[in-house]
Amino acid sequence: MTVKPHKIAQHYIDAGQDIQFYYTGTEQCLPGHSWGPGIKDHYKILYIHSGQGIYRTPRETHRLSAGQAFLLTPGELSFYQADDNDPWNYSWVAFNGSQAELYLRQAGFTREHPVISCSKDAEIRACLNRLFDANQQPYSNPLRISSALYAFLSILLEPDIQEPALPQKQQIHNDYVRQGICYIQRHYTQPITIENMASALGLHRKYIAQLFKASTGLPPQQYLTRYRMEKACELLSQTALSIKEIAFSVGYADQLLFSRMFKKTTGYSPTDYRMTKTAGSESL
DNA sequence: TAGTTGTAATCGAGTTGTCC
DNA sequence: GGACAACTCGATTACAACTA
Repeated sequence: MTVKPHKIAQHYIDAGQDIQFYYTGTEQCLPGHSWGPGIKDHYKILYIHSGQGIYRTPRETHRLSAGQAFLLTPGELSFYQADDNDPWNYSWVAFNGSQAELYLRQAGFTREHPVISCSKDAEIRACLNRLFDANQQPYSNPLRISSALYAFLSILLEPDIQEPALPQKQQIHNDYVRQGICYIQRHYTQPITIENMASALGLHRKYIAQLFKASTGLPPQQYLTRYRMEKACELLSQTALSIKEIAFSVGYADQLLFSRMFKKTTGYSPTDYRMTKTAGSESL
């Protein structure tokens, strides 16, 4: 299937930089529109503004929606496809360079976890527009393009501004803990383990558990569970998604397990919580 | 009535946290 | 870093409520 992209800007910048810009673009896909299976010789990040679709790597298939970004890694077979009923609208940036892998890892992207969540849609749109515009100039300014590309990556590197409302809001002193929190915020929709997180940070799980407890008052696993339940509360009160869909959306493959953990954390079953919230909003 | 959705209980395996 | 208790997770089964 061929779809004419809404806009694509392409300009190869090679100034011996640690990051080299290749191209960028944005597209409202038609239902079922797909790419691949195929490989690329550079990195490509696709950020979903709206809609849904799937992204398949040799290891697994990811069901994705708005607010998520996925990474195509050089040399790795990839396939992605827009949903038949709710096709996605996404933007992409392709690049390469000696430091690309380092920056991507800091943002939470690895081959094992090529998907992250990022709720800064407006910032990303603005940033990609600047990148596109800079590249459209008759005399492209490499520094301006690089600046926009770095800005884009920096947005992904930062944790979401929305701090989780955890019981003990202690100031986070440790960079490792901050990176760990960032990792959780990026990957809570996936079946991650503390072992995964520790290895992504290059630390032993016991050490990161100690740092977490000291800084947040909670061990990493509990922090992850609390964060997932907060997101589930948002989805229950703000959307009409089924319990099963919400369970899947916050990283639980099993809705039964999700219901159990939700009740343990909040004291309510998911259905009761939604009813309570709905009744509360109606009475306002 | 059959199918769907959600909750609850149980069990075994794997993971995590803590102590030493 | 090992050992071990506690916890989490996934699978299974049963049941209730609701709907077409």
